[in-house]
Amino acid sequence: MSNPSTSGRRAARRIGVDQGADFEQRRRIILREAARAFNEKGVENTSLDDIAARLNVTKPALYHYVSSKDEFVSLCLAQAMEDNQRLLEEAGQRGGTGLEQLIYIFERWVQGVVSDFGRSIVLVDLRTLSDASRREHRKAQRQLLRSVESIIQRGIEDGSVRRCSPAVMALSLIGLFNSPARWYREDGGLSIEEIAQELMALLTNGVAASPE
Amino acid sequence: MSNPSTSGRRAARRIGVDQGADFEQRRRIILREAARAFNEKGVENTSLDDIAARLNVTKPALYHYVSSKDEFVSLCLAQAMEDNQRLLEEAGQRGGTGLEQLIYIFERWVQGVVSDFGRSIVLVDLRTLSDASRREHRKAQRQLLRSVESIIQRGIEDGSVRRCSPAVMALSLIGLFNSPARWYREDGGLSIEEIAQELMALLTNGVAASPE
DNA sequence: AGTTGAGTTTACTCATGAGTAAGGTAATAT
DNA sequence: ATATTACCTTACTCATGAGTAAACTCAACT
Repeated sequence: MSNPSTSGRRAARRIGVDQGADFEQRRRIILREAARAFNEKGVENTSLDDIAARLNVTKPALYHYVSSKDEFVSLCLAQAMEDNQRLLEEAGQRGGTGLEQLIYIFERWVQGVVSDFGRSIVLVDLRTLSDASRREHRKAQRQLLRSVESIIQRGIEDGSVRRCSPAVMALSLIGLFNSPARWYREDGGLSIEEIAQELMALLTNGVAASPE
Repeated sequence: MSNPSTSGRRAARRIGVDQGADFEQRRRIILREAARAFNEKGVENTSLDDIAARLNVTKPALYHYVSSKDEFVSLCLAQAMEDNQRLLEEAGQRGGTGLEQLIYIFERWVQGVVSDFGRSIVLVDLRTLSDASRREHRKAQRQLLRSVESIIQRGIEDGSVRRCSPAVMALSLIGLFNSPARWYREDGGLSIEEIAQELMALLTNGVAASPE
């Protein structure tokens, strides 16, 4: 009967207080919830009031952690871009043929792209960003694209990848491996592993049956 | 000096009046311009005032042709979905192996997806639609998906397509062939034909160099 | 010349949502 | 116990954009 959350006195509503999280951890909790909201309803259809409600606080509380809606969005994107850049670096350090590196990258890409932050790269409309944030994000995106292109180029040179336009192929592969972000559901009938496997097969061999 | 558009009297500003277009044609002009605006800036960042300004009229004029912003969006999407459905029907009637039908469809898909209405299917966020419109569009989308799945299934059965999950592969191929809508630019260095060719090669054979 | 009506304009209403001001609350340090 | 401070709330401001009301224009028919 003296449970603080059910007593007459209003319960304290502090973000992450039950987890004993410090400022940075609480900020992280907030960003992750924002990313989820953006992914579900789109940035423009998600008000800061919505995000606050999901965290069981009110809007002004959020401004202790993030200075604007634009920052919410760009922090989510930045988080995911960092993960992808790290992945690209790892692949570069491992060595192997171009094709092996592509396989290494895109196997993991599928995992990332269905995570909260990863999804936001695909689902968040960049046109909702401020000019400054958009420029910054596009720059990071272009870097990533160049890395994939150069891996394809290396693959062509070492004979593991067939002749193609690295520019078109890089864009296409990213489009292909981003697509699960749009349709994968945890409660659906398909596992991520299964999806990844199908995509990897498409990447290497296409859909045509191999000639006998 | 007596040019009506430069005289002191305000020039008549009627949509498509110079083309002598009738009501349906004018409606079409308006929808196409709306689609372009949506594709450039996103639905939520495009006000009806923006669309009106592009057509050199004022917002209320638009309401003679379309009853709400939601209708603007769903008419654009419906137009593109009809085109795609027609394409799928054509493919079905042509016969041939499953793989041949996939090739027929996706070669043309690339063309469609970089057109004004085609792009909108990819670039317009469905979450901005009203519940009713979204339901309707999702239904059409699901039908399309089922058609692609069944063609893949047929391809597996006739031996032209290798074993795979038709459900995953259909979603993936649509994601792959939709991707040019996001990055193709008329003024860029890449022609649509070149892009289509690369994508078709990826579709059939993947990126791995064929074994000697 | 006058009437009609489709098509358009100006001038609004109204809802929503980002961001702020100022005051309240509770954990920690003193 | 009291003071401090970080955190949070209530109660706003203000801009934007969808949609409407009512008046205006002009081509076509009479």
